[in-house]
Amino acid sequence: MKISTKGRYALEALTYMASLEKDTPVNIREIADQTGIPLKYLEQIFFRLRKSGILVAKRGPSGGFLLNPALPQITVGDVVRAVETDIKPVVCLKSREHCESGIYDTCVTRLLWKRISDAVESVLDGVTLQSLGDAYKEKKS
Amino acid sequence: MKISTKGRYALEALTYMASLEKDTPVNIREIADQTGIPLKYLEQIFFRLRKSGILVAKRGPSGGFLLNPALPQITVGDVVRAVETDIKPVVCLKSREHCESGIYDTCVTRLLWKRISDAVESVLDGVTLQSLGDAYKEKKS
DNA sequence: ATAATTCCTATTGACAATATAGGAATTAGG
DNA sequence: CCTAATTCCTATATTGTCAATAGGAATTAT
Ligand code: FES
Ligand code: FES
Repeated sequence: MKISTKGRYALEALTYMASLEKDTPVNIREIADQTGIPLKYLEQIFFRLRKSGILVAKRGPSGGFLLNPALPQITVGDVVRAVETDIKPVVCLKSREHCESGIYDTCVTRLLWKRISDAVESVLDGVTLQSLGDAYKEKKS
Repeated sequence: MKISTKGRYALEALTYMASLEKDTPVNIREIADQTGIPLKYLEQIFFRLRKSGILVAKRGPSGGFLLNPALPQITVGDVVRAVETDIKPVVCLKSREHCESGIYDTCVTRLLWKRISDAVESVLDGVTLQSLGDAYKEKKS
């Protein structure tokens, strides 16, 4: 079981942003520098985050990214689902069609993976970016 | 997040074995045939399972593998830990030394990964092989 | 002896994750 | 306008891990 760097990077970057509590756009280069995430890779990640509505972008000089103010409570689950390609630990959980082994109906392990998946998502959905940002600010001070 | 085939295969194979409730060795080729798992790959997996004490092997003609009778309650967690290289979703959870980014002490996301990891292991440790085997037998009949 | 089995390691192959690259589109400010 | 700063978007290269194959050694029942 691995959490991909996409998910980790996204969360670290957004945590940093949340800790700033700014209402003006934050330059992505600053974020990359502060977090050590490769700039061009972070661009791709932010691209997805914007498409999914978590971030709002402003282009041009003094532009940057902003946590979408219309979403007062962004959860870690929102973020991870936006950037991770598959959040489900086994493909069979996506749908019956995704099961490659043709034993879907008699499969006894799928239920187990489902329980694991639910447990993970329940943690993810229970933590907000704001709380992470606050904790970050606290530690820095 | 992905569960590797090692973990899945191990569980499917052992579930099949548990459903047989035999006290004589089961031929690994039979298991490979019944489950569709590549034989030589399954050998590697069983090798690990034996080294970790979950399986007992008997070599030579009419040999095979047997669920270790000295372990009355094998859990799914035991199995997955035996075959999976890293069960922790991020390396930082293994130990402070494993964190590559030198921000261990101020890292606020690690706690989140820890909660996820705990949630997963709690599910894994709560399901026994026996229960899976019983369910399998039930479905087959 | 022989054949059937597990034992163990090495190597290859396939694929996804990671990262880099390059230019297009947009916009603030002079 | 013009320029520079920024995000936007896609394509490509690189890397690394997982999955699978291979081959022979050790063991043992008959
Ligand atoms: S193998 Fe697909 S549902 Fe179990
Ligand atoms: S990055 Fe290693 S502890 Fe958070």
